[in-house]
Amino acid sequence: MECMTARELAAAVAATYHAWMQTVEAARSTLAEHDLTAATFQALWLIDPGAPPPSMKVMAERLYCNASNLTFITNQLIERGLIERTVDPHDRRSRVLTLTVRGRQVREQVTQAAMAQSPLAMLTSAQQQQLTALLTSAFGRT
Amino acid sequence: MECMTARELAAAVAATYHAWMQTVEAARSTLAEHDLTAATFQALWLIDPGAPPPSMKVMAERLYCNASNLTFITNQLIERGLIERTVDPHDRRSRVLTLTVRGRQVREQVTQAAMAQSPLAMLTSAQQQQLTALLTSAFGRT
DNA sequence: GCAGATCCTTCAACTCTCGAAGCATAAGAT
DNA sequence: ATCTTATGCTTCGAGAGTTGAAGGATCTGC
Repeated sequence: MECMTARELAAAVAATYHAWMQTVEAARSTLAEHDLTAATFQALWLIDPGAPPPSMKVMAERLYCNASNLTFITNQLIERGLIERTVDPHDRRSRVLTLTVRGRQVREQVTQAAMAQSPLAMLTSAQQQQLTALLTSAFGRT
Repeated sequence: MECMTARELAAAVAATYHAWMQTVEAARSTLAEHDLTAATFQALWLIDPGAPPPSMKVMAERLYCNASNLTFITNQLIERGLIERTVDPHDRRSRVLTLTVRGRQVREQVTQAAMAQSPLAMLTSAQQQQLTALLTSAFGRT
């Protein structure tokens, strides 16, 4: 019993690992074309152009990294002209990240390509929904 | 239509990303206790003690990294006394990685703990199986 | 045997990540 | 108001991880 449960969990974790790694792997050439690394792309990806611009703190949580690391990645994206960092008027300690026009374009292009190349694109729409439902039922975030 | 499909794929990829990252995040303190980093742990994890010892090449594929990177990680695990690198008698170019006794113990302990702390452990056994089935239907590897 | 392929290692450069220290601002206590 | 504490971010220095190019050893097919 215990043993069976553990085995199924192990398989699920392994499958999740491979799915994510293959998604990253498949995106590699596309990222390189746009002068993005995995780290900078993930940050770009996690800024939703249709939502209020996230603070550094929020972005660090989304990227599962610490504040100083995010400062580093943010600087890269700013140097490439893809995002801007502005002071949040509601809390002047906080910096808010907004996509530039070019940032929006690049983000759109690269995420589209990356998604299409992911192994998860092989699933039907219904399967994708099922997958999302399963995974989100396991944790808190979006 | 196109748009809906894309949105569902995006949600599935995002969910997979968060599931994996939270699994890694949750394991952090356990890894630190055993003097393992994420990289060394993943290598340890991906050596199945019940299977013939994998070559460097196979391990590099499992870890989605290149050969020289794997040499680096392998050296770390050897220094810690967790694995051994021996010449494959069938092909003397090839090196094969075997767990030491202590390596087997540490691997068992740490993977158990890491699995248990993963958000995927919240799912029922049936859900875990369903998840594994969905993901493995999307790609080639185990 | 020879030519080319394969497996691994070394090396140097680079990217990424972290923790400690510090600055500026905000929020709460007195 | 002022003082204290907490929060958000940055800087810095160190270390971990990753890469590609070059090279050595071994295998494979001709």
